[in-house]
Amino acid sequence: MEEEGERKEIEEEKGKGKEVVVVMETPDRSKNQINTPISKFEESPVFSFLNSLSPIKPVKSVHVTQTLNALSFASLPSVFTSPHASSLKESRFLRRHQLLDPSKPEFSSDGKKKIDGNEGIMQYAHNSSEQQENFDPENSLGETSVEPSYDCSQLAVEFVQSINYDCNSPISNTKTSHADSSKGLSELDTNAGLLVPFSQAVSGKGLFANEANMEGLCQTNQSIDATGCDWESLISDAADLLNFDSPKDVNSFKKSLQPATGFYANNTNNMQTFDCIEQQGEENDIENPSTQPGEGSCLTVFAEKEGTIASSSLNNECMESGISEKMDAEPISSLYRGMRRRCLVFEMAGARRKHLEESSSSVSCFLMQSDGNTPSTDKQLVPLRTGNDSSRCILPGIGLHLNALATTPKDFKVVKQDGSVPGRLVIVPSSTANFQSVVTGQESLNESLALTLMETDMDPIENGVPLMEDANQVSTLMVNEDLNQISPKKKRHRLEPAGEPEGCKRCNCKKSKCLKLYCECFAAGVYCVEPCSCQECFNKPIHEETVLATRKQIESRNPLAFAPKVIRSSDSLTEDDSSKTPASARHKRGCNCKKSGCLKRYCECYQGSVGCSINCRCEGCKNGYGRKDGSVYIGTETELEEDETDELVKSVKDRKLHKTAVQNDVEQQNPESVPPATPLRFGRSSVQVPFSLKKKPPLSSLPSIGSSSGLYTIQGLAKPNFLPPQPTFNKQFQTVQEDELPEILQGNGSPIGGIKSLSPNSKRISPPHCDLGMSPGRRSSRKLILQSIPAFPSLTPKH
DNA sequence: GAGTTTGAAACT
DNA sequence: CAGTTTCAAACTC
Repeated sequence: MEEEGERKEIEEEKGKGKEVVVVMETPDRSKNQINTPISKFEESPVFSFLNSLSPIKPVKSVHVTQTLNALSFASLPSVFTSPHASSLKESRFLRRHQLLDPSKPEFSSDGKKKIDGNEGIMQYAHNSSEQQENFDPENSLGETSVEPSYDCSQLAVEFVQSINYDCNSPISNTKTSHADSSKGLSELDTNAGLLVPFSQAVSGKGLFANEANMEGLCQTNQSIDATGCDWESLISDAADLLNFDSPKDVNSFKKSLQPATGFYANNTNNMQTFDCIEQQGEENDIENPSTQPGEGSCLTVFAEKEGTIASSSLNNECMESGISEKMDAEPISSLYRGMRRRCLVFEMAGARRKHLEESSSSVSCFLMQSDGNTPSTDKQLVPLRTGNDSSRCILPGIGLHLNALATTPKDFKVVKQDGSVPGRLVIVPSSTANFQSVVTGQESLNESLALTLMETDMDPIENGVPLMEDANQVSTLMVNEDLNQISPKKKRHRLEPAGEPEGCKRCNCKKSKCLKLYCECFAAGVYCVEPCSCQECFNKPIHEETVLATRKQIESRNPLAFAPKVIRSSDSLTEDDSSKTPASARHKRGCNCKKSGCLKRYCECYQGSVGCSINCRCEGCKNGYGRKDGSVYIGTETELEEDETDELVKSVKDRKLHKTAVQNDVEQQNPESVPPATPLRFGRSSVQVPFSLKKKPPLSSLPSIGSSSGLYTIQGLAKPNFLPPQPTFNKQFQTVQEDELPEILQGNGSPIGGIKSLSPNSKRISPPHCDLGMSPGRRSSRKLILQSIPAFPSLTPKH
């Protein structure tokens, strides 16, 4: 079906001529994706010329199915089932499959799958533009061990050949020679804009190391110009989509990355990578013990580019070859793209899925980022920690909070769903069980997703498929995406929380063997990597069983142990609230600070860039993100005035509450929030205004916990230093988090949550919230989602 | 980089 | 559930 649709579009485009512009707005994302690249391509003179020569042929549809089978992609998780999402996914898969299609001799070298140049390019380009690139810091830098990229050359050659062959494809058709093709591609990229700039930015050299195999092409063919690099970029984009199943891939990655070692290039947009736990990884690890610990681990990281989700459906193998090749040539780019992350896979024992799942999982893994707001500006190179971190650190921006991050992704994965299997891995952090249960709600979710997609124009994948890393993220997505608005680009940046990318976690455990929650890596659900300074570490793929067993044990004690600590709420104030905080979040359990005043990272709330809530038992709370009492702490100065501020805040909150009365229901309700409202403005002006205006969450972005941080978006956030707290009121915020599921259970039922909602339970969303809460900027799409989503009360009030 | 502080996690 | 201990991150110097 999709293919047909694509064909039609393509044909139409042809008929229209070069100018066919893909309509971003089109509800159907898949089409857009496909079309877009094409259209861009068409615009190029070369294309036009070619076009005149021969009609463009639509991509082959037939192969797809077979390929799929061959590839054994797992059916998309129900989660993704949403029409849009599914469509996209499928389309992508298909395409990839085609590329992979074993039938083609050209590609098969080593039995590896190869990508069809044409399609691959198209997709990649497209993807690249839309999607964020995945970055696997881990793989990239982390390990020294490198596998020879022997394949690279071959791949490159093959790839080139393939390209030639593919000339039939619309794009390729036009071009006869590699060089030509490369140019065309380059043009496309350029058109796409995203990729090229990015790539360039990344490598001053102009190399774009996209993950893709393409790299080899460039190298291989001297004839290829720098533009060729673009090619690569395109490919790389595709690569991003791909998941690496095998550890080898990872290794290759690393190698390639190593050169780059100093930094990751961020996608132009802030890429945030999420670590997703992939079953695949596990498999790989298992299968290939040789793989080094950590690397092999299953995680696939998806870096999202600006909001777009990259699907990683491709087979790892392909990626490997491509990557390895690229790596050599272009380390950096590769980083972005398909990076894998080592995430611990907390699978249930036994249940491992293979490619199918992987593919699916990969998809699911995507997060959506929402930052629409975030300035995408950047194509920045992000300095990564050199090498080592890479493996983990995916995104520079994300917060630390491990749990959050790590967990989040997991959560989402869960969604992936296969839900059927209880054991699935799922990354779902602790609450996996919950999530699973939730899965059932997928349909609803899907729908919701679809809606959102429609509205937002988001990539289906992003929206639906990918899951949010954390609830937080999810929530964020929801919220933020709105923000994104329909921007054609859709790129989203993630912010890096100030400090570290979420992905990157390093520990320094000495006695815990990295098997306790003390260990950030373990807590985050990732394996320890080179950057870690831990001693006697058992948190490595080699000790997978031990890790899983320990994890289970811990979860048995506390099901939420691995759940994100910070729950994001979409809180929002009422509409006008635009001013208010964008998204707020709360720490699941609350902190217990006594001396730090919740002004240092000792405080989990602060660390998570969230305000303290009722759940907190802290003393002398001065949390800049929001004090326990609900007031915002404005700075030391304000401390004196706390009372006043608090009052103001409260009043504001109240206001919000009124507006969002509904939300309240959902929310756990904090007594505080309840109080009658006072004029928002009042409060705002006085206090938080800054935030509100900005709408950004205070810091959420930060490192904190993961997901949230990423979500938050805001690049700017960076730091925790405070930030003005948002006006948000804890209570008011509604959060949707998975983590809290248990707590959340209250939740309403609506499953909608869409992705996020992995489980209906998990997410808390207050309906009103969504609606009202969204800052004006955000808007509709998200709102819809939110509405659909069951509201959860924000954290359960603790007393 | 070593030492101290801090608060979560783990244990009792 | 409360109190204590252990632990490692965060912080300071």
